[in-house]
Amino acid sequence: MVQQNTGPKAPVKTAERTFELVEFLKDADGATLTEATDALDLPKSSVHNYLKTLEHRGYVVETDGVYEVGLRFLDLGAYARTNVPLYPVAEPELEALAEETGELANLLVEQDGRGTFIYRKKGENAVKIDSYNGQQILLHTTAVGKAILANLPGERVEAILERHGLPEKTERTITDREALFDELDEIRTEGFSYDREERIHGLKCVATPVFHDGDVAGGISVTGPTSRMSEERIEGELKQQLRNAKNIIELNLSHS
Amino acid sequence: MVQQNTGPKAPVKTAERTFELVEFLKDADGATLTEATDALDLPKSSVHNYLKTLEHRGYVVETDGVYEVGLRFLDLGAYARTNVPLYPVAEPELEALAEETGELANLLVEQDGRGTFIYRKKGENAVKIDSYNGQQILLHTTAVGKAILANLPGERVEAILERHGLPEKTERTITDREALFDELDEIRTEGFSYDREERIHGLKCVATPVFHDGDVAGGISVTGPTSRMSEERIEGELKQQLRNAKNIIELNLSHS
DNA sequence: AAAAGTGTTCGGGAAATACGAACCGGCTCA
DNA sequence: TGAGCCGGTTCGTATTTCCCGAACACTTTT
Repeated sequence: MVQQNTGPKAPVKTAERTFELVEFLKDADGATLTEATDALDLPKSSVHNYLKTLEHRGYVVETDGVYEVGLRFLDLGAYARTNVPLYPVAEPELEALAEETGELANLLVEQDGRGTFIYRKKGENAVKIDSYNGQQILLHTTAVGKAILANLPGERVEAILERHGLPEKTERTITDREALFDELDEIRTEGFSYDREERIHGLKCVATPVFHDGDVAGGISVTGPTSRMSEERIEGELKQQLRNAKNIIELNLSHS
Repeated sequence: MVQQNTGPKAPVKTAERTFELVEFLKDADGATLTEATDALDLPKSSVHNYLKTLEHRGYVVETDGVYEVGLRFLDLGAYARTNVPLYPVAEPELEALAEETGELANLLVEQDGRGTFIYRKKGENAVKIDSYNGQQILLHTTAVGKAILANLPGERVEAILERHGLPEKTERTITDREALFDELDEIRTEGFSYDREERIHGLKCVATPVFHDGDVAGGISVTGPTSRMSEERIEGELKQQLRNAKNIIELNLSHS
């Protein structure tokens, strides 16, 4: 069951290539024209035209022959985030959560089957992983992602699996459909989900979903190094702190 | 002297149309297929293909026939921001500045002649304008923008004016080339710049540039309602607070 | 039940892109 | 100093890809 990825009937190829190029620039952390030419399967001159077009609009910047993702995307991205009603309500609570726990606190929402961390706040002792706001992940690889999946209608979950599959990030990632559904059942009854080094080695998370009008609006979680994330601490303070934050967010969400 | 806008020799039109569509969705705050069709000058079926292609990749989301800018842009945008060395250094100082002043504190960088607010923090009494992170503006319309312009090499300023012109935002916006250059001279000697309702009615700003290795890396500013932004307050506390923040940022920047 | 408004599908013609070759400019190294 | 190299830019042509209108399917309105 690899990703089926049917896609649109008549995709606009040039648009796809455009985004492939930008995504490549991101993954490569900047690249020269020739590097980009090697990566995409296009002649130099074509890639050149793309890059110049994007640069002209501010979606790409060039410094000394190296092309980078431009800040114009931040305009669109931050705008997209303001459209998520959960964001303004949850932000202060996430800050508090990061402060209380000293760890990394996360807010994830689902869109199109992908998970996006729309806000992450590092506490004092937070792990120093590459955890920028806006990062996208696959739902089945994280605690928050599973918290959301567990509370989505069955057919949505099916569609998401169909679309994205269950790729493996570490050897602990859930890659089996049945295993996933079993765990989602548990999560639904317990109200909390866990990530035990399923996405990144050495990292554990606890998460809980956030509801609005009976639907999952997103999820919040706390991430820390395995060494500090003992069963006692999770069961004790962390779950309680998450519950608090969740309650406040849900309350404020229903009043907005 | 309206914008010349020469642009690339061989622009990729499909890529341009793609971004025009996304930018339209942003400006319109979401739109239906037919609305988008009316706005762009394309047949329904073409717009449909674009939208479906973008949706498939997470750059656009559709709910009940309304298309919106997708969160996937946040991934790219926030990533682009992490590439700006000024950002992590300045963020805590901006927070402090917002706290101290109670107003809106801003961090702007220039890229490709455009200004991007890569971080904005609202203080307790901050004006409630639409001031999201990532917002893009034209440099000549803001205090921070002028602070940056004043310290850019002459030919860069020329190129920027050539490219973007001096469009008017309020009746106080500087639209005259000579007037702008005169003001930039003053700013350069004084070390501070001002915006007296030149971009938005009722709003005043004070700003100062931030240097790194002798070049402008960006600028910081404080924005408030005209009523609270008296000459005394600006000359007194605000300039001092800005000077402090600027010094700390420049110090940390040189050590990184 | 008909009509109006949406979104979706289809196929042919035209235009935009892919493509390779040739050109240009800066660097390195002999 | 000059030849060669490496990267970026320009150009013209072949053809892929997109534009486009019309026809279809679906929902909602009256």
